[in-house]
Amino acid sequence: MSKAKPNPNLTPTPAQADLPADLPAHKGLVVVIEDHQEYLSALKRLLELEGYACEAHLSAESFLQLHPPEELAPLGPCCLLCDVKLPAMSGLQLQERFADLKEMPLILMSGNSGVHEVAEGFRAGALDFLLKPIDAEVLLQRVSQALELSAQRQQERQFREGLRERIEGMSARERQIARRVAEGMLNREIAAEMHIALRTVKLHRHRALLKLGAKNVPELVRLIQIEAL
Amino acid sequence: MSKAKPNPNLTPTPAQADLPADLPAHKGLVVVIEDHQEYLSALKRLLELEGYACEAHLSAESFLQLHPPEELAPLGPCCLLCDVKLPAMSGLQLQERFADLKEMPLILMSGNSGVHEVAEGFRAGALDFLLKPIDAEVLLQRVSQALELSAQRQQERQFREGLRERIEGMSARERQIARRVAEGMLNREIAAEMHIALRTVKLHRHRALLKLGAKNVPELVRLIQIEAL
DNA sequence: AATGCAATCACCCCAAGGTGCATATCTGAA
DNA sequence: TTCAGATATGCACCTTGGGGTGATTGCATT
Repeated sequence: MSKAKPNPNLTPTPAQADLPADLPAHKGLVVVIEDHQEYLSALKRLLELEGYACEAHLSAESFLQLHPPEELAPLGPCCLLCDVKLPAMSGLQLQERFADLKEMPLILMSGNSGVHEVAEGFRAGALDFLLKPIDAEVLLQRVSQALELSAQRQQERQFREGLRERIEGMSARERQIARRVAEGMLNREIAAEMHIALRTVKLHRHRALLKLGAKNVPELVRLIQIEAL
Repeated sequence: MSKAKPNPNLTPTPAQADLPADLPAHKGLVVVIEDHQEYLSALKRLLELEGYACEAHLSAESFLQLHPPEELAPLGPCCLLCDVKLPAMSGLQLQERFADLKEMPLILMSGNSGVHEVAEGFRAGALDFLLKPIDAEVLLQRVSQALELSAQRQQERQFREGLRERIEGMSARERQIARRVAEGMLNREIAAEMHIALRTVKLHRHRALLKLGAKNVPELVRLIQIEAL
């Protein structure tokens, strides 16, 4: 499913010697959407000079086409750098599409936005709203920050996904008992509440620990805690 | 230290019959800072009509004078509603003073701000930036949201303070052993690592549970977890 | 029908946790 | 000095957790 070559024509990828060449990006991927061809190119050059992978688009549609629904393979930290004023679909609209996709922070740009647009951008959850002319230092600082956020959220999600998998690998009984154990109930109490023999509780408890990969009860407590959000 | 009458002259307080009159505010306190007397009064009326307590100031200095350093007694949810353009000290500068005071969210207002100011306001951590003319519905919605945030953060902090107190009420040994227990170590292992008899570990462990108010190990794990941020 | 898995339970054993009782040292506060 | 609290330890007893062996039942897939 996932592309072996993530950026076939847009990103030459510096191809540093000490890292495998097919890694998506060394310092992260920046998706830039900007309808001015020249400015777009300039941004791309700047970002690539800094060691970022950069995917350039002239429109939001072009971007959505490459990353269709929300099946963005989480291949390393990435962020959106996007002009607010775009043909057909604005940056704000784009943000709505990815509202749930917190792993791809949005940085908005604009040269002639009104105060309302700026406020709207922030309310919509943009990490920042850069006003043209944009200072290169500031831009890079924000991008770096956005990628850091992205990496952090991806890591978080991946952990949760792994945890979720482990939990779904448990049987219903095991889940019930694991929850009660994490709540501090004694085996005896659990057995009474569930009308089950003590030995059975112990068995499920044991398997729950195994399947969750928890070496002891405190670890199980932490996992269940995290799972419960 | 804390004032028995929180709003002596500024807030008449609706004095509803079903609640003690000396409560700070039923729905929360909104501190408004606005240099236009008329607008300030209008805001105050609006907010009080909605059941909020309202403290009105014509300048940031006036506000800081009433709430000197950061000794804001956390008497219920409160937020700042503040014009960006103020004599002497702007809303943004004010925000810097209270950057650590997350329990008092800031809503900025302005009628003639530029895009840069709006962006700066958001970057500074303002919850929102309302542009005049301000719609009453929108304002009340934001205030409600801000107070909810404030209440949540205060509750969180109070819990942490209580927890901190309990932890500081423990002896050094008790803390060390509680931490190790929460990490999943066995009494025997703890005893070995600390060059202590097993019996001693059990004692400290017991007292730790007592002083933390934890009924069982999972509860202790959660408390230690929270304490560790 | 056969196989596999989840769930259930009994009996037994050992390890670990929880407590009461008794004792002892050390340090800082009254 | 005396007293309180922290720290430390030993002994004994009971509870609880962990795990092995073996067996049964029900459901679903093969």
